[in-house]
Amino acid sequence: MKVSSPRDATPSDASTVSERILATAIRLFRQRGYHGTSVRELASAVGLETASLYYHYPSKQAILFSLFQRTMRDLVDGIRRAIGSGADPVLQLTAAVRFHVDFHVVRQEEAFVSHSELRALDPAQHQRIIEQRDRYQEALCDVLRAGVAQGHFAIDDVQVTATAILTMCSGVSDWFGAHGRLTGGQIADRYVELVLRMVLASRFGAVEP
Amino acid sequence: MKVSSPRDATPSDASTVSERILATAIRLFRQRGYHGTSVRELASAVGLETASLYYHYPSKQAILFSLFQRTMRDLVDGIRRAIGSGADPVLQLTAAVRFHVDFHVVRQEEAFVSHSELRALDPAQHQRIIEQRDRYQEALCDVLRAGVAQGHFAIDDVQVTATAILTMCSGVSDWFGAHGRLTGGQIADRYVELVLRMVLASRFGAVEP
DNA sequence: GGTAGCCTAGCGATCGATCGATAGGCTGGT
DNA sequence: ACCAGCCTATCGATCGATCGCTAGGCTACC
Repeated sequence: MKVSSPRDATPSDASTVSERILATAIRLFRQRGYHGTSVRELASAVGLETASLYYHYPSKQAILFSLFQRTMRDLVDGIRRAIGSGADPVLQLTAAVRFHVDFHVVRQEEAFVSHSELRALDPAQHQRIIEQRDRYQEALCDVLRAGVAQGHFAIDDVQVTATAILTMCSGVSDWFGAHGRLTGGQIADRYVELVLRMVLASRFGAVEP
Repeated sequence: MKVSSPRDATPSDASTVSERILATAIRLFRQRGYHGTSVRELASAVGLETASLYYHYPSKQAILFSLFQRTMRDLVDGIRRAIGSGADPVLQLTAAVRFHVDFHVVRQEEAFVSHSELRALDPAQHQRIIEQRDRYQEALCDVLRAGVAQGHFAIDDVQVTATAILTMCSGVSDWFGAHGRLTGGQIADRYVELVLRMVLASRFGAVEP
């Protein structure tokens, strides 16, 4: 037997070959895009021959979808946990924005790919990912609506505001690290501030995190 | 002699073949991406044979760059005109945001492509486009700084705020038309409101456009 | 001795790009 | 009035390279 506990179902420990393929695919798809990356490039970057990729994944498309699924699962799980941790809509929104920004900093490359390569997914798989994304956004809408109902937020259009917030925060994965001036935590602080200004009915009490 | 006035230098009137190629490229690049679109598909969609494309453009890459140049030129021109039309930073920011959102609604497809296919540009051309994009953002930063100096705006970090604003508004080209609930003008109104809330030192006087 | 994991070799299809040819139009010389 | 000469805009055919993918064999470990 090995060093640690068994852990039957999914290993998920660290660098299995499948995971190294996925991690490398994220890096290459980020740089060159899905259609701009060949399976030869991917295999070579992993340290395998082309044919060996097909032992681990049935197709190039399956690699892309696998990448999307993992990212979307962690996003949906994360925002639900963030929202669940808050006692009122203001704290829930704060936690949600902080999670969202943090995710797009820490897992920058896969977050970027999961946005930019949506159209490269097969229609059926595209549909499944869109549904998860909609659930994600709906979770944020719920918080905004609750905040409006309790008088904390003043929002003209919850849908548009939620879209605007998520778009703004997701954009962090486009540029973070380009200037390197701020840490992920500092970025998150500033974005929380901006979002609260957008929605709070009263400004007071919003400035300090 | 012909019907109308001469107009020597550039025709620029309407659908020359080059312009039809560009317009079709925008549509296809938007749908499938640059690397996901073959020159055969593009030529076929225009109504030409593959070889005929190469009479009008020296390469597939040149079509992409041509598309970027036109979009970025109109963006930079537009925001400068918008800012020039405002008497104070609040009006300047309002005009700039309205222009930016309107552009990403009216010229949705090329705005989308000009963001998503940046990495498909050759390094030298990529550099030129990035410089224009930086000038664009810098124009917005100037307005924000002026507004802070005159006491209209309260902004922690002008760079981050400018990036957040532009990212948020550019996102309109991702989703506008998907639900069809609102017109472009209504979207612009709501985004102006959100942006002003983000930056105004005092909320009063910001609600009405 | 079975099988997990990787390899070599190569498949048919498609890629971006180029070739020579051609139809039609305009211009200037005779 | 005619035509030589050139230009514009397109075509069918094809180039070498690369694409995603697979068949089948080798090796090392259970």
